[in-house]
Amino acid sequence: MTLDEAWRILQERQFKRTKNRETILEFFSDNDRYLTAMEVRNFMASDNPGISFDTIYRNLSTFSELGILEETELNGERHFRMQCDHGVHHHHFICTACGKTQNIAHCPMESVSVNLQGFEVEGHKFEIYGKCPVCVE
Amino acid sequence: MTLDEAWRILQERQFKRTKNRETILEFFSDNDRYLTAMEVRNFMASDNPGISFDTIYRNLSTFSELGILEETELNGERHFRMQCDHGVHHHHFICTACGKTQNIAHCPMESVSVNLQGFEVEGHKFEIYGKCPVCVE
DNA sequence: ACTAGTAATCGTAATCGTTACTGTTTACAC
DNA sequence: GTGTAAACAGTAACGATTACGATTACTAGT
Repeated sequence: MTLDEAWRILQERQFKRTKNRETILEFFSDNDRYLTAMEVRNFMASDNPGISFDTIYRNLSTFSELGILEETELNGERHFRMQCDHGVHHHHFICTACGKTQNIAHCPMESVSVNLQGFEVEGHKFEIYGKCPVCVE
Repeated sequence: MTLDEAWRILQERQFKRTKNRETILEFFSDNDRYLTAMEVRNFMASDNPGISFDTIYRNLSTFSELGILEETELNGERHFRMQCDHGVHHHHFICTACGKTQNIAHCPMESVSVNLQGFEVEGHKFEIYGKCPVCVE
C-alpha cells in the first residue's frame, strides 16, 4: 500500500486530509513493520506534543477498517502495519524484537475444512513468532 | 486433563490444595471451553463474594504454566480452558459465542519452513474463529 | 474569498483487564 | 499443637484503550 493509494481510499470515502493523518501515514509508510499506538504517539509528539490518544486510536481504527492498515494483537497490545500485498490473502512471520514481518504465502485453511461440518467459519489467524535475521544474534 | 491429573501435577510441584483451587479446577472441568478471568470470578463469587483478583489471576497463571490450562487471547482478553489431548500439539476452532472449541489436528508449520531461512522461530498461533453448530442459527 | 456545516481534534477523564502491595489467614510437615 | 511458607483478602496501582465536551480546521457552496 502506497501513500497515494491510501489517500485515494480516504478521499473516496470523504475523509479529510489533515496534518495528523499525513503524519501517521508517512510514519507507517517509512516503517515496514508492526507498530503500537504508543510508538505512533511518540513519533507524533516530536512536532505535536499535545497529540491526543483519541486522535491516534480513532485514526488507526479508521485506517484499519478501510484496509489501509492491517492489525494484530501481540501481548495484549494492538499492533498496526501498512497493508501489504494489495489485499491478497497471506500470513506473517512477525519478529518479536522489531516487529518486522515476512510474508507466508501458505494458508492452512485449505487443509482443515474436513473437520468443520456444521461450523460457521468467520475468520482465522495464523502467525509465526520469532526473531528476524537482523535481530537474531 | 482430568481433575486427578491436575492435582497430581500440583502435588508433585508442592502446591497446596486449597478451596479456591478446587473451585477453579472444578469450574474448568465442568466447562469444556475457553473462559475469562471474569467468568471464573463470577462463578466463585457465589460462595465467596470477597474473592480477590490476585487469587484468580495468580492461580490461572500458575495452572497455565504447569500445563493444566491452556491460554489464548481473544479481543484483548485472556481466555483459559482445561488442557486437552494430554499435551499433544494441536490447534483450535473457537466459537466466538460460547468459547467451545473443536480440535484441529493439522499444524501448518510443516508447510512453511522453506520461507524462513535465517529466522529463529519461537512459536506460532493458528486459530479458526466462528460459530459452533449449537450457536449457529 | 467568505461563510456555514460538519468532521476532526484537543485535553482530560473514565473504563477495562490485569498486576502489585500489605497484612492476615491457612495448609501442611514436623 | 506449633512453625513456616504459601495462599489469601482487600484494595490500590497500572497500562492500554475508549469516551466526552469544548474547540479548531477542512471543504463545499455561494
